Amino acid sequence: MAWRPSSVRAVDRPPVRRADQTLRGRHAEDGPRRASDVVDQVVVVDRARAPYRAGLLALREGPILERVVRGLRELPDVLLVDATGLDHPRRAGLAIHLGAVTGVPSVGATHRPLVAVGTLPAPVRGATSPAALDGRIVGQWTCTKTGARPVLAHAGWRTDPDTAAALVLAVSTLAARTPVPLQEARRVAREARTLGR
DNA sequence: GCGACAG
DNA sequence: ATCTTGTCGC
Repeated sequence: MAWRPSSVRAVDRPPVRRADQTLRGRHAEDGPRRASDVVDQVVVVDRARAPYRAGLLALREGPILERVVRGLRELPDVLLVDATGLDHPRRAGLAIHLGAVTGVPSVGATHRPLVAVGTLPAPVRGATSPAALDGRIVGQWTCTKTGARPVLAHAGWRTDPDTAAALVLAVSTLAARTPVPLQEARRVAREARTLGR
C-alpha cells in the first residue's frame, strides 16, 4: 500500500481468482486529502518459493514484495516493512533488500530483534531506546502506545534509526500498537487469502 | 546434540 | 507466521 503525508481514498478490493496475479485498488478521484490515507493499493497473489528461515526472509518474500512495489502507480517516499533492516547477520534484512532493489528508502518494524541487543524503554507512547549490533545502533525500540510493549523500528535503505522511530511513531495511533500501514496491509492480505479459497 | 532464530 | 494459554477490560 502506498501512503503519503497528504491524500485520501476509499479502497476497492478486487476479487481474487487464481494464483500469480497482481491486483490493485482503483485510484481515488481528487478530493480532500488527509494524512495517513491510502492512495494506492497492490496485492500480489502467489506462492512463496522458499520456506521461512530466520535470516533468509528476503529469499522467501523479497521477490513477491518487489512486484508489489513495482505495481504501484508511482513509487512512495518510503517503504515500511514488517522485517528488520541492518539488524541482520549480514546487515541485510528484508527491509534493506526491498529498498535497495526498488531504490526507495525503507524502514523496518518488528516485534523483536533478529540479532541486535537493547533494553526496552518505558511503556509510554513516544519513548525510545537503542538496539545495537557491534557497537552500532541499528534500530530504536519505539513505544507506539502507552502501556503496550514497544516495537522495534529498524534503519533500512537510506534511513537511520531515529528516522525509523519517527516514522513508526508517526504512522501509529493512540489505539493500536501496530503501525496503521502494517495493520492495513495485513488485513488486505488476509482478506485476499480468504477470498482465494 | 539441542535450542535459538525477523515472518 | 500460527497456535495455545493467560490476563485484562468492556
